Amino acid sequence: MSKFRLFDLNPEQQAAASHTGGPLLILAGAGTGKTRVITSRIAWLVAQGASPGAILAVTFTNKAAREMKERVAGMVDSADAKEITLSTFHSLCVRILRADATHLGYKSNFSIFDDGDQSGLIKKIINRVTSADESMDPGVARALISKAKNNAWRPPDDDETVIGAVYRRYDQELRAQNAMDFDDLLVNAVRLLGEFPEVRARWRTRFRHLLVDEFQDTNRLQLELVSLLAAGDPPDVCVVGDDDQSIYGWRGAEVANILEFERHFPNPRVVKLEQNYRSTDIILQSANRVIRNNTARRGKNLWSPKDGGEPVHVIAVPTDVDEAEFVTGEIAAKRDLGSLTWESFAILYRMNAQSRPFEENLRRLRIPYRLIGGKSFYDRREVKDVTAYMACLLNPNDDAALLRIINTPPRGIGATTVDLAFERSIKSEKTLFEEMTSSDFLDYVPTRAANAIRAFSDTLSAARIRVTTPGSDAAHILTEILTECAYFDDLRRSCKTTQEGDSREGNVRELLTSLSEHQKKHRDGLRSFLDDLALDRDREGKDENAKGVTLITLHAAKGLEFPHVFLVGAEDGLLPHERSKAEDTVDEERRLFYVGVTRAMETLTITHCRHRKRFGTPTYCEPSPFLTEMEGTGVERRNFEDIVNEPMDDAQFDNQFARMRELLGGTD
DNA sequence: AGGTGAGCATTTTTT
DNA sequence: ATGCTCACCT
Repeated sequence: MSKFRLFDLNPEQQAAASHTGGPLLILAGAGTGKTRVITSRIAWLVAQGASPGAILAVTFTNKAAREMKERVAGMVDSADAKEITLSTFHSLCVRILRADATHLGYKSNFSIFDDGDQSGLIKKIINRVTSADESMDPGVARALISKAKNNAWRPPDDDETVIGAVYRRYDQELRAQNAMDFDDLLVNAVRLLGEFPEVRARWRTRFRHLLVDEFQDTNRLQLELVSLLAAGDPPDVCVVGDDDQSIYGWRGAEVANILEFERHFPNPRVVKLEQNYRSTDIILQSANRVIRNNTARRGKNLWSPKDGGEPVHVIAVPTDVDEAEFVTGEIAAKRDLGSLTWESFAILYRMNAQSRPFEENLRRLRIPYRLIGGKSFYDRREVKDVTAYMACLLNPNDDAALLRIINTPPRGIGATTVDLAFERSIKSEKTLFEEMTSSDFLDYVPTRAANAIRAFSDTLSAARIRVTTPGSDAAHILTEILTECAYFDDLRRSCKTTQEGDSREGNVRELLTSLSEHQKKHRDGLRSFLDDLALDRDREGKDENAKGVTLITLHAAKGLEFPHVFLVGAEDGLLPHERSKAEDTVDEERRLFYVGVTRAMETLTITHCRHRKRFGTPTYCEPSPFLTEMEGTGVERRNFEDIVNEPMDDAQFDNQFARMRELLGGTD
């Protein structure tokens, strides 16, 4: 029945997959078959007679969860596979909270605030709280509030400090609106399990076998959540991670969680996976030489049986313009010479802003590319609008959603009325919806506004009743509302071109179609659709399907691999970033560099510019200190000028010629 | 109510 | 250089 075989794994992987008797820490270096080990362990547990329903595997991204689900499905009985819980931290928390958030004073239909909702609310509060002479950067406030939540600091009871006042109001506001931000999902799930023994007992009984992926990226709350769920003595907790790939410290990830694993889960079995199945040994040894300069680490030495291969090339180029030209030229030449696909190349950089010159050159050479990162489908105005309509239907007290659609499209409830309602809602400690629909308010505002509000609230209420009726077709109801209020007409009117209008309307239709699809599969369809929308935004599909050379930041490249990697902008000040030098987090930058190097399977080319345009003006750049650290066997440093002046060999010449003819021929 | 221009900052972004 | 926000204007 079980379609996996333990002996397909190497000895360390086997030991990790089949360990019993307490906590297990798997230190899985880049490309050492980490996912394989987790999925094998799951299959092994099932084969040993563990109840599949008692297995919980937690990942950070939905993508990882989906991939793992797929692989597990190929290894165990399909009935068993369905029972296994494989989810992200945040989805797990939502699941826990939807069941019992009432204990914490939330209604179980609470809304989830995304980054946009969160910033919006914080900005509003700052405007309220601060007077003309003081000011506060919303970004800073957000970071501080997040930090506070991650450290379990409750909001203060007074307005002693500005940030305290903002945090206090923010917390009050969210509660009043029956909403949680991403941090709250963790905070509240932890509180629920921590403060309510019967809830804790229920989940502990449910999950006996815990697996956590990317453990180096967990923050304090996530560790706490795992600890609260871990039952048994000793608990069956298996965490997998790589301290050398911890690159999200700035987002609250605690490397200490993995470095001091023993403190949280005593006497663990520790297994190191060091055999790499991805890269040539030359690349791995170069990576090893760099990362060993970090002090706080478990210590690992990756090796590969793949001998030989090309040396790592480090190229000094005069400017960022030359860099882009060189790299794209190399890609074109390499592809032709080795008849490779464009997909086998990736350009890795520290900042999104660096992608521009590469894009321009790729376009010029007619090379297809996919740019990872950038604005998401779900951040489009029209998608957010319609999502807000959905959110309002389920939770009218979601002020952020209501604010967004209250006068979109214009329905006679103007800014003056809304501002007034908002002010009064704060004083009356009501939600915006409650305030606006109170007879007090309706009597106070001009008749026209009052009528408009009544009409809108009637529409919403009627729709809400229909939507919450079991078996209703939410997508259909939404379409009716949008048509009734002429949303699409308004949307098109606001677009400069018909094309843009088509595209935006298409986006909304797409959203409604996927809601309709979703509802066929899930009970409580609208609610879970919105949850997925808030928590699972990475299934763009658009970028994934695109073909071509990959342009991606070092952060986003973690977990990926490419046959041919170009790591660009390896300059002091960029990598390590100037800011990280000031903040004394160069170790994390070194890990970032290490992550970049270990993405490469066959060839790695690193470039650095002597001059780069920074903020519009050319600046002198030193090569990254990591390049000096990397120096050794198999690393060749060269100058752009020497390569350019080098005579072409015949094959190169032919290729160049063929390529030029292709371009001149005007291939569409 | 939407458009325009000055002013400003400018790393990374799994959820 | 460039993109974004906010304030002020049409």
